[in-house]
Amino acid sequence: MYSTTEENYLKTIYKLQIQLGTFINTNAIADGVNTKAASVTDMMKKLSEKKLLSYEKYKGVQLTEKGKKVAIETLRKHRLWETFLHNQLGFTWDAVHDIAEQLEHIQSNELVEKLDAFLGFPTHDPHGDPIPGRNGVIKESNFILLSVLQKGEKGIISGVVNHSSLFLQHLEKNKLTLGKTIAINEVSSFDLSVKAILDGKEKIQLSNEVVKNILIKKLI
Amino acid sequence: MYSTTEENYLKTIYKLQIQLGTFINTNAIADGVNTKAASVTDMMKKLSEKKLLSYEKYKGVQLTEKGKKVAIETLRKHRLWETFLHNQLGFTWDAVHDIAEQLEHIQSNELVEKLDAFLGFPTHDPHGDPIPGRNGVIKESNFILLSVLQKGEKGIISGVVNHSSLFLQHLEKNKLTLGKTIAINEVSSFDLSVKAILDGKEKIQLSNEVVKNILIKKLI
DNA sequence: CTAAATTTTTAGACTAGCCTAAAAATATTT
DNA sequence: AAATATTTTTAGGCTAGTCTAAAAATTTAG
Repeated sequence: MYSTTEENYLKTIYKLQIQLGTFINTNAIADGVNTKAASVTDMMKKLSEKKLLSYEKYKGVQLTEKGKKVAIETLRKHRLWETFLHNQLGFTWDAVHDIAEQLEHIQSNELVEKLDAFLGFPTHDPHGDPIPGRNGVIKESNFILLSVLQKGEKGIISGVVNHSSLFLQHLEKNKLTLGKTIAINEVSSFDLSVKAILDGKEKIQLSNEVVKNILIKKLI
Repeated sequence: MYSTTEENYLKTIYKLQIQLGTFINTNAIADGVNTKAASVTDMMKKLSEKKLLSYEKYKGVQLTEKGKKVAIETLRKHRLWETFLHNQLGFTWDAVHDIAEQLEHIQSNELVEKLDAFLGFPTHDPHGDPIPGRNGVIKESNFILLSVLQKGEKGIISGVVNHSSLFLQHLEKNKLTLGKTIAINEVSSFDLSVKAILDGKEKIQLSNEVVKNILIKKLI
């Protein structure tokens, strides 16, 4: 139906729209799809003609319902494939993204639905990001930043803010993986670093840079 | 490394080389990749420059070792994905081909190896075709045509000659799937149709058109 | 509120892959 | 062996997607 390139533009614009609000400017898109502003302008005209977004010269773009639907479907496929790669094939947290980036463009509705069922209808991918349902609904999670936890509180690692390989590899190396429990022992008032207990046993120390990029489900 | 299009050309030429022998002519390739002869000539020049095949004007082409390697790798990926789609996701025999045609071009060696392990290192795909090993070796199977079986002999369904959806759907509908046992009761000397017993219980009747397109492993 | 800086768009050109129509080479008939 | 038919190649052109450089619009600064 839509080319790999078109899907990538739509997905990128969708993500920017969530991050930044309404109108998305050319440079931000160029950055997101790794191309030049001139190429973006060309593509905006094309996608606009296809009614996937509304585009006004020099004003920026906004996805139409139709465009949003395609974007969310692509995001759904991406996150289902990430889940497959991590949960079934045993890829590490940081390795799944690049491969899912390719797999998300495979065309077959039947494949998506069968994959979803095979994985047990997961609600979140290996980075804790919510997986849109077949209907396109995204159940936003109530995860909070680990950095807002106070001394004595605890939570379950449920996602990340920073998705870079570097950060994900750091977490993996320190066994800070999805589902682990973290209990805060002490927050340094000097550098905001945190002393904590991982899974009830191991003493760990986390920099503020780390704790402000981990999402947790708070335990009461 | 190589584009989807290049991989498709190489895979097609490889298959033709097995079927027809050495030099493959332009029209046969055009037919295989669903394009026109003029486009094939263009691509042959390109692949020849990349040392993936040797091409002599008006004489036809032949894969180099390098080209053969790429072709076999693509075939390996195709058949592994077909196995995944059938065995894990429950796609029917005839539905797997088109999707595998897309999946075979996903680039990631790690993915291929992990998929192979996940599937338990299968030796044959859902159509009974052998899956090339990581080393590129294809273990040719000793399957024989069901049509050569005599009255009183039996075998296990292990593959097909005709890969068309129409034929595969016909088999599926008649429960003639991989692994089933067929015992020959009688071969008509009029139309070469066959009366047989399926899996030791069900009486079936098969036309010659069907039996000469089914591969079996003969039981003694 | 004008001048400078930035962003965006236009213009023109490139590559991969494909096409049609015509020309050239090869194969087949008579 | 000449005539005809078939196959293959060349020539020129198309689309999707990209790029650079220059022009136009918008935003920011003084």
